[in-house]
Amino acid sequence: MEMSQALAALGALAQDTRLAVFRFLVEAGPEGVTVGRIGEALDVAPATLSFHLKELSRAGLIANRQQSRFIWYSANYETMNGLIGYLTENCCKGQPEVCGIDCALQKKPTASRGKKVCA
Amino acid sequence: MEMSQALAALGALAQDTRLAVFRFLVEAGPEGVTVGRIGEALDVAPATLSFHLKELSRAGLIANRQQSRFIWYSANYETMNGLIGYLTENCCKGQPEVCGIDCALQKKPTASRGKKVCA
DNA sequence: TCCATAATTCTATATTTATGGAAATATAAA
DNA sequence: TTTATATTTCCATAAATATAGAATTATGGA
Repeated sequence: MEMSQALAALGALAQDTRLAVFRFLVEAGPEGVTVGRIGEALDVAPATLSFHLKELSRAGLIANRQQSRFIWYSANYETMNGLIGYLTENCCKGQPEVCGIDCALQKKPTASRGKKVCA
Repeated sequence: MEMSQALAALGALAQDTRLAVFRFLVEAGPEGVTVGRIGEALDVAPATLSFHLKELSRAGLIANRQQSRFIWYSANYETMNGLIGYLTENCCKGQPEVCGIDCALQKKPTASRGKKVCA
């Protein structure tokens, strides 16, 4: 992941409504949830929710598909994993003896950087 | 991790200078780096760097210790892992068959929530 | 076609955040 | 004690972001 995308993702998640929406979608699974149901579940006004969904989309953290009158939003797990990899990249210089066993998995230039948490 | 702390951490990381500082410290390891060396390495003015270090500290993402005239800042790996766990919590309802094998490790109420990436 | 519903865009206002020069504080060496 | 270095705080300005009412677009049912 590039810094600009990581920044966009972090900025998108650094807001209470958006963080709640993202976690709600992460938990909901690949099928996703309609805008109406999200707003209902989290008690957010339509215009406000739309604004935040747009922000999460722009950051690549969520995706959507239209089905009839409804728009289903779902989490983009690939971006989530990319962000985690970006944050932990080269952790402790990849010296597991320094900071813990899992660090060995965090070295930089592997095929897909960082640890994969969820496909 | 509580939402308020996750929000603070995400907000702290959602800024280019701070993200660069944090990653620099993650890579530097537990010993840390002095303010002067950070500013030099990343080319940030003292007042600006101080402002950002304060922000990262407030979020619990970094810690510091004073040694003589120097202040050494280091990454707080526990907060980093806590944040990752918070983001991936209950991923896909913990159904690995839905989104990938590692999801099984992301169920909610374990002793220390989420996956530990680096101690 | 007409109407109801789903969702987004527009707009104005309020709030938060970033920047860096100048001044202040703190530690240590001369 | 004087001086130099390390870091922070203060301050004003500039820029980005959040909120929600009202208007708009789009889809499907009557």
